[in-house]
Amino acid sequence: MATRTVGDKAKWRRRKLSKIPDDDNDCASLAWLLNFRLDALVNVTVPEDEVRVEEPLTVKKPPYTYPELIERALRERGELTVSGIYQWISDHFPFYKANDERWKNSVRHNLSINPHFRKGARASQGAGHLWSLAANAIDLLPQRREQEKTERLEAHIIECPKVIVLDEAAIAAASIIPDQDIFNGGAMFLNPVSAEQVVRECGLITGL
DNA sequence: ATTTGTTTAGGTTTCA
DNA sequence: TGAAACCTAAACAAAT
Repeated sequence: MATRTVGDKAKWRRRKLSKIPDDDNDCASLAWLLNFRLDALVNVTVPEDEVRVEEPLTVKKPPYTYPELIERALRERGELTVSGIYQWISDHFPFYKANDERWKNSVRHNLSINPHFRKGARASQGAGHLWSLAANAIDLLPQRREQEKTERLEAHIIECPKVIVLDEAAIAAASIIPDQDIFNGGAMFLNPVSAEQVVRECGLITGL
């Protein structure tokens, strides 16, 4: 298969390491708070020409690999031609547009190289064969469901500290500006959740 | 000419 | 850090 030189790997690693985290987007850091002025956020009107026009919503790529997509199609339909698989995927996932040849190439590539899929008889019309799941194929989807369950669990654990960080930010900001009633000032930036609410939503009392 | 199927090559991400 | 999995692109041949 693909060969990769030591130089290539070093090049890739350098590029990967060069991605220094953006402090502005680092929720775990409170460094920004040192320069934070809450009063600057209150009663501020944004000029018309500075109002950002939202980008149209883009269809996100489904969290499935190509083998998983193909398996879903074949499990649902039993046997499909290549064009039938294309059709099923683009019907179920708008991300994969019918007029885009790139992902179709990847689908064909996966059908060819993955022993999970079996090439059957010739299609009754048109070129190509009927594809189905191999008799001894492992069901990829339960693996995916298990993985998603784990990811949800981890996401839940990871998301909670963000809520706490926001609350800590509110406390920290209040300590910086003691005369400012931040919870009644109308500022939407801070999230005035109670400690009980945070604990409840994080499942720290009731469990997961 | 177009679609299908195979193969090769290399980039990218994830995980142990 | 390396290996493996995954993704993407492309070349090419066979079938229709």
